[in-house]
Amino acid sequence: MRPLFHPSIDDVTVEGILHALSDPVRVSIYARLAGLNCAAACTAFQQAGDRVIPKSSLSQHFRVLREAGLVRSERSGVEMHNTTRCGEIEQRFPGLIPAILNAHRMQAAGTPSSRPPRRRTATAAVRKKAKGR
Amino acid sequence: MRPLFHPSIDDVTVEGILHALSDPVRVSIYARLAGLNCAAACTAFQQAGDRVIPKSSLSQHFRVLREAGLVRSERSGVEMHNTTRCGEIEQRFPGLIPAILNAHRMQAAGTPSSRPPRRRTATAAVRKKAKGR
DNA sequence: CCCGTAGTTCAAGATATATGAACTATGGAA
DNA sequence: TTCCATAGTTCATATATCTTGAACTACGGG
Repeated sequence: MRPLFHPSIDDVTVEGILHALSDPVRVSIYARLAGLNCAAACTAFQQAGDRVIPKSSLSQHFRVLREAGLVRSERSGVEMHNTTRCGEIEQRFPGLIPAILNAHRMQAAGTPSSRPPRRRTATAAVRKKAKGR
Repeated sequence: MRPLFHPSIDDVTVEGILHALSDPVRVSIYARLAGLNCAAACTAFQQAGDRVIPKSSLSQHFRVLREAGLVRSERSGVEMHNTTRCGEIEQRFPGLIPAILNAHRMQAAGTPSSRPPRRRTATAAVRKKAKGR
């Protein structure tokens, strides 16, 4: 098993962060992790809302978060200790993470459970409709 | 030609915004557009740094920005008037766009021209190397 | 009516993502 | 030590998204 790769904070890019957090599963994992003040195992995030994330997918999501520089994962016995790298990132890109998490909270607050959790925008649906033209 | 689709501000999602701005070409287009206080045609962005963006790609990038709710595009004669929807988005997700643009500026400032404009992170390169193991 | 400019749409190849199945690593029990 | 359970990773492949040349649409002028 390859040792886990963590980029140096200087190699962390805005694009990488935005890409990592542009996935609803990942941003919710990250938000939960940031809310904690301690490490958490991957298994703690197998349940996202109502959906169950397969563990291979979870593993990939953590890899993306890790390689974007957002989280640090260290093995501790049989499980993994995941922690955010908030401090480092706050220093490199002040205000970025708080703004994203805040926006995420606002969006979650404005979605009581009515609209289904769309990925990204209504675009996909629009295009699907448009096909029958 | 289909009329251009612009989502209502209420349908704009954080994920959509982050996804749209997680591409180096798009974020630089958006940053330039936000810096202007007037509309600009797509052609104004054919040159990104040193690279020339094919017009079909440019068109797709604008579509992504548009459908994420970041820009508004209106035909004006033979060309397109593109403007940001900063105001609306600021109201829906206060501080999000400024934080991203600020982070983008900081990153650009810290990259005199030394490191090549990597997409996202060093991940791709890492994986490429790892293949020959 | 024809041409040039600006942009969109289409199609196909390249890339990335999701996930079941197989594998690795660790710790505890027999 | 060997076996087992738990927690993750890696691999393979199906699916989806992205990129871009070529063809097309829309508008304005001559």
